Amino acid sequence: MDIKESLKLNIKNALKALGVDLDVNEIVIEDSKDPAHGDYATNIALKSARNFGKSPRDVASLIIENLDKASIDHIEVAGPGFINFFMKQDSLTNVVSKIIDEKENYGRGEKKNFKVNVEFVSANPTGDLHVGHARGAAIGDSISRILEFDGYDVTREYYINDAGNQINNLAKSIEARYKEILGVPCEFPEDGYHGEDVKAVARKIYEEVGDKALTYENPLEFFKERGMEIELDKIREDLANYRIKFDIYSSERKIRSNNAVEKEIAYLDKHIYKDEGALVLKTTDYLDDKDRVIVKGNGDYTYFLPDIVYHVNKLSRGYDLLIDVLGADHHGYINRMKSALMMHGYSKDVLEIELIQMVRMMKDGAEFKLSKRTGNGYTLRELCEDVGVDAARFFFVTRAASGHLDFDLDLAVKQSSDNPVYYAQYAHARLASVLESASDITIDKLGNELSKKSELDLIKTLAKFPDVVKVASKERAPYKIANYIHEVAEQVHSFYTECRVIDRSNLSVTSSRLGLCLASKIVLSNALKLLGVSAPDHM
RNA sequence: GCGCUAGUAGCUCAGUUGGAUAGAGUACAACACUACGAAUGUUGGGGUCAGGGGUUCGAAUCCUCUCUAGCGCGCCA
Repeated sequence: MDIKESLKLNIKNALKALGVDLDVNEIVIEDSKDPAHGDYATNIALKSARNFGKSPRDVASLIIENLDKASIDHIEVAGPGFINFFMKQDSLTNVVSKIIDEKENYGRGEKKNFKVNVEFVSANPTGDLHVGHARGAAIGDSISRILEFDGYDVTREYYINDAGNQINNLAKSIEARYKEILGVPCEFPEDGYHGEDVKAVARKIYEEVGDKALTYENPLEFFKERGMEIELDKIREDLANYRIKFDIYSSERKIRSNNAVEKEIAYLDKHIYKDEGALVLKTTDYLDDKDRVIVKGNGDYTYFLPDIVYHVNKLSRGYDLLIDVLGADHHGYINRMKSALMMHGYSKDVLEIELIQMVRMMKDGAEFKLSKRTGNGYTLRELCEDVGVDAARFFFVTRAASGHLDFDLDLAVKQSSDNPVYYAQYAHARLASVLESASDITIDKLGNELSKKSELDLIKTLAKFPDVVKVASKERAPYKIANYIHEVAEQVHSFYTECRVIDRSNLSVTSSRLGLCLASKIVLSNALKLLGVSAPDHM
């Protein structure tokens, strides 16, 4: 158990002895910002003063009398009633051996036996992934990694809209480009895809089958199937390069098969009414502020209906929670879908939607929109080529998903201190380098000789990691990991400057500091892994 | 017009769910290596927390109104 958790339990027991029963989660232990306030602090006396009918300071004194002080050096009451804890040194340094023993499992949460399905990217296979997808991809994958590490069973899922109009437009666009190659006159479809990538697909098909495609029984069908395969292969490849692997690719067509949509209409019957020939779902009975058309007057389905089928399908596969990572322009969609799921008897909480705000790519102080290659949007592939996967993934998750993000391309390519990725990776490489040059010295895991301020500060930060993981997991907030990484890196550099690690005339201090180096390296590596960013030993 | 999200240092953003003197990075200024990676560290200035009102021991945080920005409000997806 980490230090904060045991303090919380300690306080809980003290309160219980005083006749007040509180949940552990209601007790907040803060890291003191000011060393004069000790190592940790709590405001519990202020919060529970009402229960006692006494002044907060008096309550604080009462609590202190009932605490188990085994790991505590001394305790102070301060200000309006804060309790400040000054820990015994060994209760801090114990963390070092814990980290070294647990290695890549340090910070891992307990098994929850709780199945989560995280759906993200889900871009239509009609072209290359662009930077808009890149942020959602980085955040979706990091959330998945964090949840997994925290003990959830996570499935990453990609939904392929292969039944809609866009796919037909893709087929027509490819056909037009293909005819272009053959010199057959044709008109480019009105809603077609004009990008260079579609031309490339047509060229690829031409290389594969020559001029025979037009003689096929159903050329358009062929262009559709083959085109989609090619597009999907590209997407998979881009994602793999971006260190993302989906467990499941779900096809809309497959989900629609066996009359699933018609069955869904029958199932929802009592929530459906007719309006001017259209079928409308009465979502206002639940959370929505407006009823939604699910079948148009001409008999076509709106996108919403198969989407309901898809979400019900996911839930029927046994997930306890669905998380959709979507662009912020989908926020109107949330209550709509939750309402539909509630019609199936699910709680509104089985679906959680993480909205990702827009990204602006910035270069030379101005917005950078266009791909130099295709003339369309700046693609994920180009981004990775330009700034590297590490920088791309790290930059996308450094800010809360709900906020707009300005991605500074100039900064991301800089291999210098002001680039936060290099700052963190450099810290890791430095530690690796020190450990390497002292590989003949035995490492002391117990941290016996650690007493300098920068050493103890670093230890306290390392001790927080399991807690940071829990919070990041609970809030689906990868940026908290990113902030934490920066904090660790900062203290590693600070420690490194204040304390010379290798001193062959003083092996006992050296081996303790090597232990701290190793522990720090492990934590940095574990944290970076949660963001899909590499932790190199050499740079 | 209604709804969602946001407004914190010159810029990009945190702020542990209502707590102690509002913090980082960046930019700016000054200092520090004959040493384990200076891709670093230390120090400094910089704030009407968009604005008004309210709730209480205590508000950047909760309530309310106003202003500003982005996005939604389709028988589009």
